[in-house]
Parts: sequence; C-alpha cells; structure tokens
Amino acid sequence: MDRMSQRTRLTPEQRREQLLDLGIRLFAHHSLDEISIDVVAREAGISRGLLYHYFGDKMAFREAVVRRAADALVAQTAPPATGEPVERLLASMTAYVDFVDANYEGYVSMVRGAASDPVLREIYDEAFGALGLRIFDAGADFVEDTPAARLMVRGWQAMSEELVLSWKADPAGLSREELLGVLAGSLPVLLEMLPERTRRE
Amino acid sequence: MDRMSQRTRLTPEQRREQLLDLGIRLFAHHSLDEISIDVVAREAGISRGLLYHYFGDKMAFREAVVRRAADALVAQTAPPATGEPVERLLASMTAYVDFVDANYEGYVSMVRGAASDPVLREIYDEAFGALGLRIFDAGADFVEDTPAARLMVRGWQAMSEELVLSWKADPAGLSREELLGVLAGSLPVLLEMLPERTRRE
DNA sequence: CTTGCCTATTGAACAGGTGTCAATAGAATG
DNA sequence: CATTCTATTGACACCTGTTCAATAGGCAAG
Repeated sequence: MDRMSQRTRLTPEQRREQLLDLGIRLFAHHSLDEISIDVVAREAGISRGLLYHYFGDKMAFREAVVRRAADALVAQTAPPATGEPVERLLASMTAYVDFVDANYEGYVSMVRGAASDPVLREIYDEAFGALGLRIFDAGADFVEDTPAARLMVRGWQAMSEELVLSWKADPAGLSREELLGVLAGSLPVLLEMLPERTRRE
Repeated sequence: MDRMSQRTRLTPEQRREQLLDLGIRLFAHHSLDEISIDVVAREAGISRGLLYHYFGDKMAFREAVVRRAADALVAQTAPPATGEPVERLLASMTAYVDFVDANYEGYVSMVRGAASDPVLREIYDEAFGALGLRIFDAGADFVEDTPAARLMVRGWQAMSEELVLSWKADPAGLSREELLGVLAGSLPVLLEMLPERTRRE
C-alpha cells in the first residue's frame, strides 16, 4: 500500500537537527515518558536503529531535547544589562512569567518531568542554577554569595515556580502585576530571614 | 539447592498487608521506578502473578504504596492540638523534616515523580492540600482563608520542600534548628507580602 | 554513463520487564 | 479421608529498549 519505505539520506547535521526539532515539538505537548523511541522514530519516518546511531540511548536523546528547552528558557529570561538590581529582577521575572505563558505544556512537563532521571534533573538544576546565579552577579548589593544564600534562592525559585503555575491555573484574585510584585519582593525578605552569620563570607 | 519453592497460603488480607508493607519498606530507599513487579515478587517470595491478582497492574500497586506513604506523611506531621499557632507550625515542620529524613529516596521520587502518572499526582496534591489546610483551621489568628492566602501557602510549601531536600543534600552551613526557624518564620512574612485587599474575605 | 566506495540507514534478533490465564495445590469443611 | 474453594503458580504472549551485521543512497572517479 504505502511505499513510504524509501530511505532518505541526510547529512548527520541535518538528521540530528531534524530529530531534535521533532523532540522539542513533541516535548511541548507530551510528558517525557510519552517520548518513546518508537514514537519518535515513527514520527520522523526513520528506523529505531537510527536514533541509537545518533544518540546513544533513549535517555541521551531525552537529555538532548531537555537541554535545548532549558537553554531556551535561560536565554529568554535574561535580565537587561543595566538598571537597578531590583528592577532587573522584576524584568527577569516578567520574562519568566511570559515564558511560562507561551510554553505552558512544555514547561510544565519539563518541571514536573525532570523526575525519573538524575541526568535530566541535573540539566534542570543547571538551568535554574544559571537563573539563580544572575541574582548574585548582577549589581548584587542586596546579597552576598554564600552557600546559605544560594540555598535560599533555590527555595525562592521553587516558590516562584509553584506560584506562577498555580496562578496560571487560578489567579486567586491577584493581578499579574501584583503577582510579579510578590515574586520580586519576596526574595530580599526571605534572604533576610537567614541567620546573620550565614549571610557573610 | 534452595527448596524455598513451597507455597505459603495466606488470607487475602494478610497477603495484601504483607505486600503493601514490603512496598513501603522498598519505597523508603528506592525510587518508584526501581519498585518493579519482579523486585517486589522476588523480595516477597511470591510469583509475579500474585501481585497482579491483588493489584491490577504495576501502577495500581505503586499508587497503593504511595497513598500509604502520603497518609503516613499527613498523619506524622499532624500538629499538636494545643499551643501557640507558630509553635504548632514549628512542631509540624519538625515532623516534616524527620519524615523526609527517614524516607528520603522514596519521598524524593514521590515529589519529583508524581509527574508521569496523573493518579500519583493527585495523591500528592491531595496530601499537600491537607497539609496546607491545617494552617487555616488551626488557631489561624495570623491568616484568613482567602484564595490569595491559599495560593501563597502553596508557594510556601513548594519552597519548604525544596529547602528541605536541598538542605539534606548539602546543609550549606545551616543547622537543623536554623533551617526549621527559616521555614516556620517565612510563612507569616510571605503572607504579609500579599496586597492588603486580598487578605480579607 | 557506470563503477566503486563511503557511510547513513535499516531490519532482524536479543534482553528484560509487563501483563494474562489455565492449571495447581494449600487448607478448611463435612 | 474426600471434597471443595480459592490462593497461588508458571508458562507464554507482548511491548520497549538496545545491538549489530547487512543494505542501499549518493558522490566522485574513471
């Protein structure tokens, strides 16, 4: 019936690109577990073996896809180069909310999906670490870079993530600006909760 | 060699109980993915078929185990019936940290792994909803139960979870008591960040 | 045009785990 | 004891991840 069985031979770069693009597209609306070798291969019109040729195994492929998504997040939420620290923070948070808005399904599946594999978790951590680090290397007059401060920033990020996602699902009477105000305003407050000793280096 | 192949016939209640207990024990130190039918059956000294007889499939078994763990979490972190709100909160948070301590791997995989299966996600949400609700129906003189307040509590829970897990991995110079202080102290502070209007009903 | 080579690509076969079901064997009952 | 009930088993079919020798697309040389 269908004689789609013809091979199409691409350069390694093209093929790799095609597969990654497909992965990103699938990732936007499917959880990671749903991105099986079979699905990707069928969708791309290639054999399973080829996926193994380009990416060692299933996890490696997922990792490559997630890494792309994470890079996009980091890039799009880059704060402006100039301005007051608090304003830059607010700008970055705004971009973050926008990003979540634009890529909701994909973002959720990345956040909630960095679960099973430690390597995926690490990619996620790396991306969020980069997001968090900006707070320190910015003007950074309201934080010193200590282990405790980094821990607190992580906690604040987790809170922000949860607030944005929950707020998307149900705004709970908060306007977008009010939400952003809470997000940006809570970081300094939280950092002040740390014992004095742990905020100096 | 080993003639352990003798059947032992238990009542359905006993068997079910044994398997769930085993599941909980495995859950404490293994991620959900590591709790395969094979492992459980071998560990319990029964055939795989029996597991399917009692719990329809793998997911149903995992759900039963996670539900038990979630119930245990809610039970073990119940705040004392008397005392100042802040003290009761602190006691509850202490119990929470202890629980995470005792069931680290399983807890992590429950938190991070509620992603794939919607049913697991719902169990998780249910448990954390119950945890959060206690803050309102307690003495609750520092919060009124509004949509915005509930949102904020969710955010605070996410932060607490992240802080405890990250702190376990690397204490970052914070003592256990200091961590608990930050956790319990941050909730009122965060709630005060909400616009006045959204904190009344 | 065609021959040959390089390598992108395939398909078959294997491994390991999930799920099904008729057959088997404890153990209680008469 | 014999019988009956059902908890329990083991073999088997199936689905996915993974490996690898065999295949064929397309470019360059003759």
